[in-house]
Amino acid sequence: MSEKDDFDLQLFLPYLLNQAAEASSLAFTQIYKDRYGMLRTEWRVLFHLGIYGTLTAKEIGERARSHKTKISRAVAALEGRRYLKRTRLERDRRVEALELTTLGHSVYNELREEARRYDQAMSDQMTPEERDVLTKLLVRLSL
Amino acid sequence: MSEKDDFDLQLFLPYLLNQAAEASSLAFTQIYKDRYGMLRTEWRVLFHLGIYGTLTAKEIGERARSHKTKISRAVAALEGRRYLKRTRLERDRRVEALELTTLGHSVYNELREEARRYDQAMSDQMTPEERDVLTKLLVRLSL
DNA sequence: GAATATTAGTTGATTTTGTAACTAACAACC
DNA sequence: GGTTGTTAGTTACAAAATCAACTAATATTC
Repeated sequence: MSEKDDFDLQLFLPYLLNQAAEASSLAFTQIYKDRYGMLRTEWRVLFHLGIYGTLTAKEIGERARSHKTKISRAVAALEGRRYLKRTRLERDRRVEALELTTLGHSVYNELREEARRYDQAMSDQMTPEERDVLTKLLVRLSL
Repeated sequence: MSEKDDFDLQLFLPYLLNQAAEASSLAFTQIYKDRYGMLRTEWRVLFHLGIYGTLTAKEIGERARSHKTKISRAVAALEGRRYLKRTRLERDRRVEALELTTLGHSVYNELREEARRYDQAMSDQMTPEERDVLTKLLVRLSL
């Protein structure tokens, strides 16, 4: 390489964001994976239902920006573990209402506390102002 | 759900980072995928070699924090397209030096300019100060 | 210097994801 | 009220990522 190349890959935002996302998810992944044998989309579905109560697969997919096949499989897996139950809607029998079982709710509660601790530990690495800027920009970039 | 749940998934950093990373990579992915038929690890390897000149598969894996099988397959694919060439090292014949061909370099140059434009467009969505804070924090979180 | 351990890189089997085609239910149109 | 179009969700197949086992070369140890 005779020509000097001043492009800094480490600072290229899509790359940097991916690296940060991957690194920052690592330890949390271990928790839901090792402790509950869940996949990424599965804990996301679990959290959506834990937080919002009852949702349809489509609604979860829209909120989480995930494809319906991913959601479908995650729902099937969570149902198999008895973490959620489905109820077909009378007014439109294509749709099913999803909600957590008691078991699913207790798993969610545990994971949510882990998530709270985890997020707190990350926030402790920065000032409150920095955390605000970070959140604001990430939300903006997510749109 | 009788109990109110105040956990905000959208603000949970690992989740938010993933959403931002995914959204911000989307359009760039289209470029290297549709225009050059490359995969994520492939453009990363291409960029590493374009920037640093000559590297071994192991070195790329360390810098990009990717597993050696991913790198191995990406290198094979890039070699197949004549974007890079390998040279076994005399001093240690397990290792091979990787470097871009002329063709690989011209593809890299094009993609690098796309990346520059892309990053600029993202930076235009924030103030220079915000961009600095964002970069600093993402680098910190990547460790 | 022969036996054992490490290391760089590849290959194959399994798991997970992505894409596209499908079914079933509903809606709109004529 | 039958044809056409749309929507929610599933299934089947292809592409890709992960993990374990492997080969070949070098290092280490006795």
